[in-house]
Amino acid sequence: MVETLEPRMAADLLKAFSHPTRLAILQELLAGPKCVTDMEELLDARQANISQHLAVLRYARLVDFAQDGALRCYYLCRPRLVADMLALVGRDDPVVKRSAEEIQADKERLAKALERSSKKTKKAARPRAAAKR
Amino acid sequence: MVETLEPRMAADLLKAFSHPTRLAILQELLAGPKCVTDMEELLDARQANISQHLAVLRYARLVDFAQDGALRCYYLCRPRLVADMLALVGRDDPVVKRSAEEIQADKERLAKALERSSKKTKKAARPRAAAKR
DNA sequence: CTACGGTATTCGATGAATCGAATACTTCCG
DNA sequence: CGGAAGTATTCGATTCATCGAATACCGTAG
Repeated sequence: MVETLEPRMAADLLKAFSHPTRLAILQELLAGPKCVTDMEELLDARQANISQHLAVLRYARLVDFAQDGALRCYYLCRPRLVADMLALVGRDDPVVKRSAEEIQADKERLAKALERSSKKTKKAARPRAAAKR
Repeated sequence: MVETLEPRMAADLLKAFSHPTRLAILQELLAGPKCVTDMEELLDARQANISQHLAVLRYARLVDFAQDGALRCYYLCRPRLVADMLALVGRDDPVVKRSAEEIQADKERLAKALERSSKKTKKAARPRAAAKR
């Protein structure tokens, strides 16, 4: 089962991704390491702002840097994660539209499965949402 | 090339995911359609709040509902996207740590590749960040 | 029609995110 | 040492997100 998702941490990670400038930064870094001034030209944003976003990404452990003399070369420290995330949000999945009947069938399937797997688990079952029409 | 990412839209999509309660809702819906009161028990949140989060998810085209009498059965309208996203934020990728030398080598590789592919593209090349030590 | 269960929306308060401006810090060079 | 280039941090203002409370809405049962 996939029960192990910790919503707090996962949401924090996602928040780090959830900004246009940060996405653009990650996309640039996917091509290779860059320093802040490089990005300043590629994206149009002020240096301070980029540094701020990099701080967020660093805190989320998405990027890290290596000091190279006076400048800092940033790179992705979880490149697979970033690549997969960018691919995921870039692709467009078909949107499914389901009828009330399909949903109903689904709910019943689910209800049955739950009841089957509940050998005295937790509280009593709560009967709800019976089929109508 | 993966040049086609629209950061604004992608960030909006990610923002819809970026909340613990919404992640929990999506996780629940992955198991099957549910109505608001079902969720009210599963997550601990007030009804109004869940409705608010559902509105966000609806706006992001992540969920939709089918009216079933007095109640609304919510379901994922892009189940693959949601499943992949939850899997992605759930898994933990190894964090890579790179030395200054590796980064430097990478930058040079990239610089060379860029220069090779730029047949008079854009502005003049700007020499930057030469190797030191 | 009225009442009620289930759900949505509006409102106001509080806290978080974002940005530019200013400034501090660090490393190299002369 | 002093200055410059590159980058980070702090600050204050503004916008955005989130939540509970209250209330509106809607479909069904009486």
